[in-house]
Amino acid sequence: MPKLKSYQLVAPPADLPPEADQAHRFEKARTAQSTALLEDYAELISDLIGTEGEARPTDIARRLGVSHASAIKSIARLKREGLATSKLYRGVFLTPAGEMLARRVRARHRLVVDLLVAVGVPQAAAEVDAEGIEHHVSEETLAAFGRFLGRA
Amino acid sequence: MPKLKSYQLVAPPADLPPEADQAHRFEKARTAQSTALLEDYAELISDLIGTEGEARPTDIARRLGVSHASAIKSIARLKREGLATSKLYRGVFLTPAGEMLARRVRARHRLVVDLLVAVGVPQAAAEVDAEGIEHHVSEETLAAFGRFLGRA
DNA sequence: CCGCTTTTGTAGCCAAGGCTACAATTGGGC
DNA sequence: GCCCAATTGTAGCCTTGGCTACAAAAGCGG
Repeated sequence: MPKLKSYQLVAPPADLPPEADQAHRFEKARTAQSTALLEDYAELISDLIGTEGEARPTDIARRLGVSHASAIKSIARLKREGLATSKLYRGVFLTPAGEMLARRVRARHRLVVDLLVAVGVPQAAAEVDAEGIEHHVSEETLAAFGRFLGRA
Repeated sequence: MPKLKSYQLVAPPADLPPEADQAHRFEKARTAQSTALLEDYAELISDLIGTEGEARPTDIARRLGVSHASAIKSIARLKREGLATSKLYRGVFLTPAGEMLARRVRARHRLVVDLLVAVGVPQAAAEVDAEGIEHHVSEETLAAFGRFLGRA
C-alpha cells in the first residue's frame, strides 16, 4: 500500500534567513503546480461519476483536452498517490482520499469564482482564470474569501 | 535571430463545441504555467539589476531557491525566447522585450497582492499566494482588479 | 603574479506530462 | 456468436525544470 500524502496545509513558514523567504514562496508555487494536475483529475473524475455514472479515460481525456494516452498516464499517477483505483479495461474510481480531495477542490473552485465575480470580474473570465488560480489559493486566503463573501 | 513570441493576449475563446471549452480552460492554465517561469525570471533579473547593479546567476538561483545549474538552464531558455542576453562569465541582462515583460509582471504582481489584501487576506499570505496566482490572471481580470481598487 | 575560493558553465540523470503509433480488449450490431 | 469499431492500455519519444558532479574561468589575498 503506497504511502499517502496529506494534500493539506504544509509546514509553517519559519523566519530563519533574512531574504530567503522569497525562495520559499517560489518553492511553494512550484509545489502547488505539481499537485494541480492531481486536483483537476480528482475533481473531474468525481464530476463524471456523479453525472454520467462512470469515469472513463476517454471522457476524462476529452474534457481535459489531452490525448487518452496522457490521461491514462496521469491516472496512473493518481493511483500511485492513493487517490484513485481502476482495474484493466474498467472505469476509474476515487479512493476515500480522492473523494475528499475532490470535495475540497470543488468547494475551493466555487469560492474563487464567486470572489472574482464579486470584485467585478466578468463571469466568463472568472471561470477561465479560476481554473489556474485555485491551485495557488491557501487555506488562509480561502478563509478570507469566505468572510468577504459573507459566508464566515 | 529567434522568432519572438508576444506574451500578450491570446486568441479569443471561440464558442465552437458545446462542452469542449472546459478543455480550453485547462489548456490555458497549462500554457500559463509554462510562461510562469519566464515571467518570474524576468522580474527577478530586473529587480537585481535595479537594486544590485547586476544580475548574477548565483544570486538568481539563491533568490529562487534552485541550484545554480537549474538557474543557468532556465536563463538559457530566456535567451532562446529573446528575453535576455548574456556573455560567458558575465552577468545576465534583459532585452527590451524582457524589460517590458518584467514591468508588466511587476505591475500585475502588485495589483494582485493589493486586491488580496483589499478583500481581507493577511499581507503575508497575500504575498505568498500572489506568487502563484499572478500567472493565471488575465488582462480582463486584471482590469477588474484595478477598477475594484479604484484605479480605473 | 600565483594560487585558492567563488562563480559560472557543462554533462548527464530523473520525473512529469505532453504526444504518436501500435497492441489488446470490450462490446454492440447483425 | 462473430466481427469490427471504439475503448483502453503500452511503448517510446520529446521538452521542461529540477538535481549532482565535474570542469573552467574569474578574481582576490598575499
